[in-house]
Amino acid sequence: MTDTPIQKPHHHGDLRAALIQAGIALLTEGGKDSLTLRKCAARAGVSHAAPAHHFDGLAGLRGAIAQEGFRLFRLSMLEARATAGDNDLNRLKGICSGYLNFAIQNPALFDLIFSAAPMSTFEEGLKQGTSFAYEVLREACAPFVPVGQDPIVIETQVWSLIHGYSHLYMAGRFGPIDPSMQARGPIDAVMSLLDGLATPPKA
Amino acid sequence: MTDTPIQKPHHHGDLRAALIQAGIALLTEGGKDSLTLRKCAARAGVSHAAPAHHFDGLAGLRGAIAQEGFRLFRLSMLEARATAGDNDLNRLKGICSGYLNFAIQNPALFDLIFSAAPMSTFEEGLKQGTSFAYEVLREACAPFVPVGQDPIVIETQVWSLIHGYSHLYMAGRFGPIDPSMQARGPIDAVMSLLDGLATPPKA
DNA sequence: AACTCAAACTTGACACTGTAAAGATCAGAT
DNA sequence: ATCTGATCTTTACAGTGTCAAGTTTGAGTT
Repeated sequence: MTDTPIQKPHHHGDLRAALIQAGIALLTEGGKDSLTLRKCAARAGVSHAAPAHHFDGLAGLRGAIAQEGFRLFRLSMLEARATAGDNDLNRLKGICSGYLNFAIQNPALFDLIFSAAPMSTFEEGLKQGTSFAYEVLREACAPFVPVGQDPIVIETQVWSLIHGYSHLYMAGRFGPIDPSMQARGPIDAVMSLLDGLATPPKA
Repeated sequence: MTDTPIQKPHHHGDLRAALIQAGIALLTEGGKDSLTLRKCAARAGVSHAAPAHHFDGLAGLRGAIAQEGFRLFRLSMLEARATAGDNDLNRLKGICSGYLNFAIQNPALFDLIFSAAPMSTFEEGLKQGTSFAYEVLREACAPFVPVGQDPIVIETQVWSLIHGYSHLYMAGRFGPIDPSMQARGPIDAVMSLLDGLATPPKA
């Protein structure tokens, strides 16, 4: 085999990263129940007990996957913002579009990052990743904060709205209520919701 | 043993109901990972393979628990509405309060009923239970539908808002962002959000 | 250059899980 | 009284997480 420029610490190369990638692939392919320590190990070409040396059990692996998931989640929002218009409302819509897109395209991963243990039990890296992702949404909300009001009000409104819509849409809960909601397209639907919510700043 | 007025079909009495209750108890006590076919069977005092005659595997039990969960969910909303004021806005607030209360008091069950397979794969009973619960929220939204507008718009706004808030709050995601959000009390916080959302009917 | 030794990984085992097959039990109908 | 089918048990098997040992590897030390 030709030498690889990347250093290979000991045996595998970078087993920790490989296991995280294997886990995300398993989630994408087979849903949340397909995420298994032994299957991740098999994909990475190591024995079933190898992951124990890199993560604190299955919960630890899920935490590490959640951290990477938040990174991808943030990227999804940033990408959508980049292709949106250059005014404040379009930027906010872009962020929310990226939020929803991520949920639709990665349902199991979306479920994982928002169903992990309460933040209080998170390790520091995961806490940072979460706040880092939320910061993107936070920024986009800033122009719509009425003067003298705590930004947390609008932020919580928008976050709850787009999160609830994404979660319910992902679970297919809007379908049986009103099939036309699905037909008209999820992006357009949530955008019309934002139109009513994100009113101009000066009251 | 003294005879019980309730008829006991064959051996157990009503194993199906007992297994569902055992499952809900397990969820409440130990979280989602504690829900196990074998543990449910043990609680009901039957062998580990007995549940297979009443549910289609673990997925079937989860579906049945979800159906019962939606019934309790609906009751939570109705109870909260009953103790609310008698005007339209207070009724809507009451419903949402019941929504959030249920999520806070039964996090694992809340997670289950909204994370089950997409509705399209639900059995008919579960579909009905879901729509039946949503109908409560739907009714409370009716007074706030602007004339000439499709009710689905307001319904989706309110549903997404209260669901997203409940889901994020339940997962403890508001804590690290702004601890004061927790301190001031979740009910008050979500109510102030509704004040801004539920504007009077006639535009 | 040989040694040391700790990290990375493997092997084997155990308890627990879901699921299937086959047998036992029992209530009610014939 | 017997039959029948639903209910439940027993047994077995593959897959899972986790622990306790042993083995390999490679980097640093002397």
